Amino acid sequence: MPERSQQAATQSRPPVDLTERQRAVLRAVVEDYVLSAVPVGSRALVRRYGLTVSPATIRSAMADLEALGLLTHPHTSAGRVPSDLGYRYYVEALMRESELDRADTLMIRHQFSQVQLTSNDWLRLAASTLAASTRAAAVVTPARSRRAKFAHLQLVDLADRARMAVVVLTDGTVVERHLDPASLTRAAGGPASQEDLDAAAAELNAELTGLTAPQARRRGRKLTPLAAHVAGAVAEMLEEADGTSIEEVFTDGLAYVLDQPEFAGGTALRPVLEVLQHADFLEQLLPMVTRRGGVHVIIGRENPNDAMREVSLIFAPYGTPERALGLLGVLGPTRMAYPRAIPTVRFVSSVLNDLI
Amino acid sequence: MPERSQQAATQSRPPVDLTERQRAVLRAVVEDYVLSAVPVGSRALVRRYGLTVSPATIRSAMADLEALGLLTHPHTSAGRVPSDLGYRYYVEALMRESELDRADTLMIRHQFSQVQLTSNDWLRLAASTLAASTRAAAVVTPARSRRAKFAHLQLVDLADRARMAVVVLTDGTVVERHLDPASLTRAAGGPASQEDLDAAAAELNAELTGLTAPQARRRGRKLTPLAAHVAGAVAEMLEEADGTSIEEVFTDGLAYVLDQPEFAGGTALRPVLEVLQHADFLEQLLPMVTRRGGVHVIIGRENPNDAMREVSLIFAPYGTPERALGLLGVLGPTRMAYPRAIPTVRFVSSVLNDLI
DNA sequence: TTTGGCACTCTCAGCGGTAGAGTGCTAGCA
DNA sequence: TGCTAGCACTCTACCGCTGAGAGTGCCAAA
Repeated sequence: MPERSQQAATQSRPPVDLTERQRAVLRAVVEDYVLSAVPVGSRALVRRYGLTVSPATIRSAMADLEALGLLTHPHTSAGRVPSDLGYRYYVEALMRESELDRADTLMIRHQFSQVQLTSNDWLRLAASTLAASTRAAAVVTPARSRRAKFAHLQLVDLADRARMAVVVLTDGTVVERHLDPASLTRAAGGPASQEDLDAAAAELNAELTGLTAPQARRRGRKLTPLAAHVAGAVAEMLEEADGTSIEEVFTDGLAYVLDQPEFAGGTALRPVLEVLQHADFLEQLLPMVTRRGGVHVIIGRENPNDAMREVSLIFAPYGTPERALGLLGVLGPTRMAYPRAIPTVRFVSSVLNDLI
Repeated sequence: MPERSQQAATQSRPPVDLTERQRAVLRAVVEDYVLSAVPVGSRALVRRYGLTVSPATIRSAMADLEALGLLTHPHTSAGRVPSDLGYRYYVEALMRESELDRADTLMIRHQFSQVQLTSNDWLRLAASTLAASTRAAAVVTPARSRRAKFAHLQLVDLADRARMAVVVLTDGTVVERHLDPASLTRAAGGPASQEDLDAAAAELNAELTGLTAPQARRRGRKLTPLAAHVAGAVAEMLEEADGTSIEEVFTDGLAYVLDQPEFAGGTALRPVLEVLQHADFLEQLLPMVTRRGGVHVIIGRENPNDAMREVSLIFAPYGTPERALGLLGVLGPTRMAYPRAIPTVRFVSSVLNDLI
């Protein structure tokens, strides 16, 4: 079970106290609009939700909610639509998080436990699980150690005398890099034999275990020339690994957001693709999410990036600052099924935490 | 320079001999339509291409081309649009491949040579280069050995007594997998010490070098119990590696196809996403492309997958059957700038070949 | 405080008319 | 025989209009 202790992010606490009726109306408007994508009118509301008051009463409540900035009007004679603030209030005060089905959680756990997967496969699986379960686009960034630490080095010779360094970090991440034969020869003072390399690798494995990039760089200087040269490469690899930059992102479920009427026009989709392909944007989220764990919700214009004004993001970190840290979440129109998406993100993140 | 010897794929050779005028008209129609996305009429054609005959003459040529199935009519009084067959004829017989700028090729080569990258970075770079240069969506699948061969094994112990196997293949691919502690203990007849594991790894490195999955499996049986157990895992990893299944695909430039008017509606985009996200479809292409190298062009309905009837694919293999093999290419509307896309795909594939 | 009633507003779909682009055909010309 | 000019015809895209429908806001009464 996901722990429920952590409440969703409070970005700007809604400044208002609502009457019981107003709360009920807001909730009904949000839930109806999330389902139908059609502005909801007073008559429809009483009909669909079996309310015991007349449409006129609802209208007056709606007018109040609009004055408070929680609802809007596409045009004078259309139904009401929740504003970003309305969604925010809903998420924080009104929403009953739908418990994930026991069947769902079991299924998800099962998928993850089934096979011996590499960590990348886990992330891919996490993305597809999130997407399928929330019917929105899912994003999972790879886990990046905040401080990559050396665990093991292996020097491999490939077919045509190319040499490759494979470094494993303490968190299980594997990074590889080709070594430049010329500078290797130079460092060894002549063509490096396999024995030389084995010796260098053994030396480094003995010396560098548990060290971070700068430590490895310093320690490397005291070693034999060949080992020192390789230590430099290793340090670079560690630096790259804990650089905050996220190059690769696993995504899934793009087709779901494509189906949403708000993105039918096509042009509104651009920002979504930007986020999902290149992940500069997710990088900006990383510090925020690292500071406080738990599930974060960013609704529409709350996002500083104006291109994202019609999308909501629900995301959470996974891993811990000591081990490795990544981001996972879903992205969809502001008109999103928050009561389902939030617990799902929380649950998948907890599953991933257990695995790592 | 890319070698020009290999001609683009001949799927169904156009069955017709055209007059010089018909060829000129077809070429003009294709090139105009590719630029403008607007059905092209006879008057516009003479005007824009400075032809020395009257629109009526062009009309008659167009009517002939339409009878041959090379052009179509959206409706009675609209201009002409190339049919799939028209594009095919154009690609095979009419197109003058635009030489890539010397500046372009230099720039691309430079990007690739600049840094010591891991192979995944190369593929990502290939995708972004292709996309930027062709202004279409690019797809690059990872290189998969047709017959993965063992090069090196390393058993790493992570922080909390988890053990991980890292295997390098002869082509430089790295695959990793967590080992189940329980069955490891069972195989070792007791808790496996680091020395035991080192010994097993050394044994396997000596015994398995150059072997394929089934060979490794057989050889493994003759080894000490612990080594035999790990050899089983290694064989599985090799099998996975040469399984034809492609899980991961690098893509870029989705936004370009999104901008194309033919995909503005949104719904036509679904198949594109399918291809770019999950790559079952690319798998089907792999055998075809393996049989004959070179650049392949699949135009619209030539594609057996009906969902792709408005999409053209231009792709090529990279690597060699002996080493590792992947697919790279671009995807866009049938109305695509073939004269630019084809040489670009060819060039990037050759660059990647050199690197691998 | 709630409700019913009523006037008002705005969108959406359908309709007709028009301008413009383009075709097909035919008769004449080199 | 091949090319061209002219002409009638066709179809779309666009514009403005209209009526139906949905919904609101407000007011007076319960």
